[in-house]
Amino acid sequence: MTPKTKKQFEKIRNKKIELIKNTALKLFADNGYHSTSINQIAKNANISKGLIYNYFESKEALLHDIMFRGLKDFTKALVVKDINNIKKQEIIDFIDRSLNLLKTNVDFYRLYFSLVQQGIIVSLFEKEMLEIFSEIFNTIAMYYTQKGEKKPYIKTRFLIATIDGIAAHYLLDINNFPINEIRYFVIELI
Amino acid sequence: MTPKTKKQFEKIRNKKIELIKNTALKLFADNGYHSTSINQIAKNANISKGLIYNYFESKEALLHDIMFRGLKDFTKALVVKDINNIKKQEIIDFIDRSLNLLKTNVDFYRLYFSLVQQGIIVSLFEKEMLEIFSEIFNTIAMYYTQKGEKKPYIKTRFLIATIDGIAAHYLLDINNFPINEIRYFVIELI
Amino acid sequence: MTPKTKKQFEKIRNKKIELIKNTALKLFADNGYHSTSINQIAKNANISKGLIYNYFESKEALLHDIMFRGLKDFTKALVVKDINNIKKQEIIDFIDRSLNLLKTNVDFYRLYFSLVQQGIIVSLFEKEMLEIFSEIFNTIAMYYTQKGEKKPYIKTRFLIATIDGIAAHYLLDINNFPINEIRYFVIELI
Amino acid sequence: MTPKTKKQFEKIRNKKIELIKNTALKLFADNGYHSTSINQIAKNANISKGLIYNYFESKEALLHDIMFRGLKDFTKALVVKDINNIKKQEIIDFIDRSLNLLKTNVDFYRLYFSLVQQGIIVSLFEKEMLEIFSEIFNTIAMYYTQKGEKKPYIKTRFLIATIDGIAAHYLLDINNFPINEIRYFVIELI
DNA sequence: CATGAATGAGGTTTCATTCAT
DNA sequence: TATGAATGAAACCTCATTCAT
Repeated sequence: MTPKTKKQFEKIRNKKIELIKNTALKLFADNGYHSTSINQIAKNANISKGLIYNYFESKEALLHDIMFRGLKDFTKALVVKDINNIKKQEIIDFIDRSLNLLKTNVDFYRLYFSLVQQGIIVSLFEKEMLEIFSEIFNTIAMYYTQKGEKKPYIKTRFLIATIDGIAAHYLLDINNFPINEIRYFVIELI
Repeated sequence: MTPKTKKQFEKIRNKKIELIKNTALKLFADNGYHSTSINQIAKNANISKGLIYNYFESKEALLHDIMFRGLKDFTKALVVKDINNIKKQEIIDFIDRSLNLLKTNVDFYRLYFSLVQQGIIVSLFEKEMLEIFSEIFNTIAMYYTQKGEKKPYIKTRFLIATIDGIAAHYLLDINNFPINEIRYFVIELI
Repeated sequence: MTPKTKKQFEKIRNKKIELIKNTALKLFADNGYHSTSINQIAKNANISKGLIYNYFESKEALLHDIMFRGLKDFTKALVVKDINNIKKQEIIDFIDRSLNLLKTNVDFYRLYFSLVQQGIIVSLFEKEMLEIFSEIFNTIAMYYTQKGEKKPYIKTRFLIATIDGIAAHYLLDINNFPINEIRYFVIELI
Repeated sequence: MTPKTKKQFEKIRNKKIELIKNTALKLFADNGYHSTSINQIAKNANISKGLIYNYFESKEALLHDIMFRGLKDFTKALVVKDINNIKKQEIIDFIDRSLNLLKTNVDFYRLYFSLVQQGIIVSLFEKEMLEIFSEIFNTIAMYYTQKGEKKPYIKTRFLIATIDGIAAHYLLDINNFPINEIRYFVIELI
């Protein structure tokens, strides 16, 4: 006879929010954001259409929340102890953490790349994206500078583009792409 | 009052087909395939919706034709005289032709990359894509083999992924991306 | 730890009912009946959606109760001591009480007028409306008859329409409408 | 084999636009704007939902067009030859034209009054409404001034409120409301 | 060859109402 | 008494496609 406690409600809420996000992520990644309907998400999650709108203001807000969670993880990939003395191993660790995130969040990164190419990511996360990537970019460029690289900024752009290319190809052919062996070629660039 | 000859008719046809394809390509690249309506294409091309359906069976068929044209160009990028003795310069030429195509067909490649990530390209061109890319892939792998590279297939995958990464980043930041300087880093991989 | 008495329970009930009605009235008046959701009412009243349904069968029932309360007040506006000898002052008092109700129940009358024009009032209160207004109408017509007015029924319709028009205009421009000065013009009609 | 001419298309367009507007006006007036769905309009007009959106950007745009047409008619109701010497007959003519418009455009004015009370009209036609009514208001006030009325602005407000009240009551009871006889009471106010 | 009116399935979103606790 | 998660019908709107001319 007593009403549900706040904690009980919160538990239900969080569970459902996760369910919706995960279901949507899978479908967005598989079929594309625009080709996935709210109806499909609801059916795959075994809930009603309306419930999705209890937890997310709109389809775009749902996408936003999904992407935000994934991007937050990525910000922790590059860790540098002394900015004035960046170690090679720290950059290698960044690469390895990135590849690890990639391997363990395949759906997220498939969605990510498809959104980037459509310009959707930028429109959703203009500020956040700039912050995350400019920090990573600047740190790597600084590393190359410290190492005596002649064109550190260009080399940095090259490195990041290369990593992205590898990630994209991995996602297109997960079972066959020799990502672990290709890693060595990337390490050589550092 | 003389009736138009068959040739004249065909000329008109081809002109309109080109107009439609070019207009659609621009819009698809700018706004995404799903977010571009037939109506928008018609309005931008200053023709009627119906006319598009005179020349193309469906929106997807239009996309198919646009992509096919672009892909055909790409098949000519890699030219090898003697398959048993591939010259370094021939691979360099391939890179340069690819980058050139990229720079002169920005809209096409923007569309291409956005479709690839959504799995649309594969569903449209399963066979063609395989043919084109397996030929390029095999030729480069053969080059690396001839050069004595230990893991020619993996190195090939690495090279192609790198080029794709560079292309993708170039398209995201055309005005600032230092593609000509980055080219040197790619050449070094050959 | 003593259980609440019945009276206490009823007090809580009535308090909540008033809270819901008042909140709903404000929102209905401000944004329209159809544009106000149960959710909004709940949030504005700091209660849950479910509670509203504890006290009111439906959104329409809630509207009904709100309107009924307001209409009941209005029935007491016209008081006549001797139906065979209606005093001018009694009609003036009716006007003044009406204007007073209007000024002190702005939200109610705004809602009332918006519902009347949409035919909603009639469908909710067919019988009640007829009773209330036919009594007022007949009394005023009788006053005009006693006064020797040639067309008492038409004059009555004219008077009531005029009052309604003034009320409506007052509600549309509460701060500027010179209702006290316009009152004199109305009194002249009696 | 020849395509339809522009004129033919325009004829079809205009016919359908009228059909849609008239159907919508009837339904909006009968059931209220919010309670009338695009679906209902389509069914009543024997056309598809989609067609409505060929001609009107949104439901609100449809409403806007309907109201605009009706308001335009009203602007011609008050005609004054010499602003410095307004004739009583000119004001009477205004009243008569207004009542005439009312009688011949019952649906429009029913909709109009219901929208006014919900504040919708103002949000759609802020500027237009102000122009139309301030001109009428000022002209009548000027007439009363010329006539030596002590409080011309208040009297004007009274007159207009009265007319509106009469219009509203007429619309609520078209068959019985003695509008022609009540007209005389209005004329007396001039 | 060319037009744009017309359709209708399906998309996103809203919301009154129910119900387990 | 009180909560808010959950539902699903129905709202507005989009758009690929068809078709009469």
